[in-house]
Amino acid sequence: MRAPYGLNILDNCLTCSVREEHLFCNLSVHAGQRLNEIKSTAVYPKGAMLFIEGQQPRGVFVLCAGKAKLSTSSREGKTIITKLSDAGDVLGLNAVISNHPYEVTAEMMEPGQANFIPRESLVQFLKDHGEVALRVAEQLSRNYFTAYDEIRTLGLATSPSEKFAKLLLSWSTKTAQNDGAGQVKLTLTHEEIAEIIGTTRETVSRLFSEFKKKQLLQLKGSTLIIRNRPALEKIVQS
Amino acid sequence: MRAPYGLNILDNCLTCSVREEHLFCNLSVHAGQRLNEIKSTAVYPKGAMLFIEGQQPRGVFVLCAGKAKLSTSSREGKTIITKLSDAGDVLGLNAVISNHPYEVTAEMMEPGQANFIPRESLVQFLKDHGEVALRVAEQLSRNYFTAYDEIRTLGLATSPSEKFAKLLLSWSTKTAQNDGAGQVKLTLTHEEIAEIIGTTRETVSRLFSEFKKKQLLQLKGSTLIIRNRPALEKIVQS
DNA sequence: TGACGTGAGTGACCTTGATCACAACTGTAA
DNA sequence: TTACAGTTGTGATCAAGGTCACTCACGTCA
Repeated sequence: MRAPYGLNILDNCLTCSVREEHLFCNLSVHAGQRLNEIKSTAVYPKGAMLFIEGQQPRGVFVLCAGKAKLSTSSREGKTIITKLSDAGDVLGLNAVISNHPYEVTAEMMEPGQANFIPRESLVQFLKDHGEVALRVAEQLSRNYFTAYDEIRTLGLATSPSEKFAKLLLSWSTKTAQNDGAGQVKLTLTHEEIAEIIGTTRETVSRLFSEFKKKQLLQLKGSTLIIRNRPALEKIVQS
Repeated sequence: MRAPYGLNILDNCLTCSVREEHLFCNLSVHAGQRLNEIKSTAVYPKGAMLFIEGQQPRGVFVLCAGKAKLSTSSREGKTIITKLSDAGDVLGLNAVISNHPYEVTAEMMEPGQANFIPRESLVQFLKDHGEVALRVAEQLSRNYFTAYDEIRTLGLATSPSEKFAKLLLSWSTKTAQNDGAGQVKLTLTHEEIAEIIGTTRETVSRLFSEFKKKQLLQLKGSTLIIRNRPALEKIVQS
C-alpha cells in the first residue's frame, strides 16, 4: 500500500508495537476498541504542521512514523526548539487536557504518519475509563520533567559550550547503548541546533570546530562520533 | 491557640477556604472524609525546607499559610528560583505522581503552615477516587504550562531588562487588579530577584536604578509602584 | 554605644558571544 | 555543465553583562 510522499502506510499503526510502555497500551479490550473507534490516521509530508502555537486544541496526535519538532517563537521571530519527537510520542496532550491553546508548534521534520484523537472524544474516553486517566497523569508529569530539564539547561548552564555538550551527550546516550564510541546520525542543521541550545548559528559552527580540534567529537559525512565522553561530561557540570 | 514561631495555628486549614478552584475542593463527602484522615498538619519556621531537590518523594504539601520558594541549583552553586508559592498551592505533586525524586527544593520564606499527604496514601486515594485523578491531571498540566512559560522567558527573552520587566508585570497583574497604579509589597532581596531572572545581584541593582530613572517604577520603603505599565510591556515584547 | 552581618549601590575592567559580512561548499533542478 | 538556494566556515567588530572590589545604609545583638 503506497501513500503520498513516498511513504508506506503502516497498516496497523498501533503505538504499542512502537513503544511498550506507551500511554494507550495494554488497555482493557473494551477500552482498546473504543480508542480504535475515535482515532483516525493520516499521513503528513515533511514540513507539515500538526498544530500551531496559540491554536485552540483540536486533539492529540500520536506519532506512528517520522520525526517532529516542537518549537515556540517570540514576536520578534526568535525561535526555540523545545523537543524532538519520534514514533510513539503523544503530541498536544497538555493543551487538550487543560483546554489551553497549544503551547508549541509541531512540525514534521520528515514524512510521517500519526493517529489523531479529537479532544471531545478523548475527554469523554477518559471519563469513561478512569484507569487511563491516571496513566495520562503520569504522562503529563513526564512531560513536566522534560520541561523542567529544559529550564535547568536554559537557566543554569551559562555558556553555549555547556549546553552544546549536554545536547551531544543526550543524543549519544539515547542511541549508543550498543557500543561505547557513540555514533549518531546528524539530521539537524546548525541553525536548528542553535535553536535548541538558544544561541546563534555561527556559534554552533564555531563549537563544532572547537570540539573537533579538542578531539571531543568527529564527523564522518553526517555521522557524528563522540570521541571523548568524559571530557564532555566535565564540560556539562550541572 | 499559639504555635511555635509566633504563628497562630489555623484550626481548620482547609484549602477550600483559601482557593475555590482548588484540587481537593468540592469532593464527595466520602472522599473528603478520607482525605482528612490521611492528611496531617504542621507548622514551619522561616527557612524550613519542606523537601529538597533529589530526595525521594515522601508526599505532597498543601500550603495553608506562608510563602515558599521553589528552586534548583547546579553543582557549582548557581541557583534559580522557579516559582514562588503561596497559600493554596500544592507542592511536590509531580514528583509524587511519577515517583521521581523531587525536582526542586521548597523552602519557606516566612513562617507558615501546611498539610502533608504521604505518597502511598495519596496514590491509593486517587485509585479509589478516579474522579479526583482527572483533577490531578488538570493540575499537572497547569504546572506544565507554568514551567513552559519559564522556558519561554529563559529561552526567548535575551536581555535581563526584558526578564525584569516581565517579572514586574507578573507581580502587578496578580495583585493590583484593584487600582491601576499597581502597588506591590517587595519582599525579595535583589539576590533572590537575580535568581528568578537568571542574572547577578549587581545587574538587578542597576536595573532598579535604570527603571527608576526612566520613571518606570518607584520605591516607597518596601512598596514597589509601577509608574509606566505600557512602557514595561513594550520592553517585554515576547 | 559600637561591632557585626546582610543587603544595596556603583565604578572599572574584561570576557563572551551576538552581529555583520563574506567566502566556500553542498545538492538539486534546469 | 551552469545556476541557484540552502548550509556551513570564519574573520572583524562591538556592546552587554559578569566579575571584582569597594563603600554605604540599616538592622540586630551584646
